[in-house]
Amino acid sequence: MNYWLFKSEPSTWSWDQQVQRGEAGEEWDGVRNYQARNNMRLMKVGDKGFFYHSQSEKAVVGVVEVIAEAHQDSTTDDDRWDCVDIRAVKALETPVTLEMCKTDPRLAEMVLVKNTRLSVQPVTPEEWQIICELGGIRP
DNA sequence: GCCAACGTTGGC
DNA sequence: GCCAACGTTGGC
Repeated sequence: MNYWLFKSEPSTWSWDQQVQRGEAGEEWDGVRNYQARNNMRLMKVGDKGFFYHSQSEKAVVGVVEVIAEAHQDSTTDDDRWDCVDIRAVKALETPVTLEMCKTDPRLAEMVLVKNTRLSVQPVTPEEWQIICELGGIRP
């Protein structure tokens, strides 16, 4: 199983909205970046991801699970753009802020820290473990 | 609100 | 195929 991180502006699509979708989950649509899309194409059902709020909050706030592999993004007819479906699994007890990630030397190599603009990115098993610990949940 | 970093587009 | 111009993202 692989781990990922999904970035969203809370004003566009928030963790609360994701939670309200429940088991049905939601398309991760609107991605118009090849690297991000390629990452989604690599995802398998059952892969886990972090849900990250950009802009004002700048923190990992929840855990999601991939429930459908890459398919056409329904918000465009352009067949270059795919997206996966994800559902909320659980919230972190404590949000893990970008600042915490930057401060922790074990997370210094995270894509979140190194490539701030990539909206869908891979997370290593080690990073997954550490952020779960910092967030107060079981991995 | 500004600006740095980065990705994309289009002219040559 | 290169590179300048431009647009967008996201942290500060």
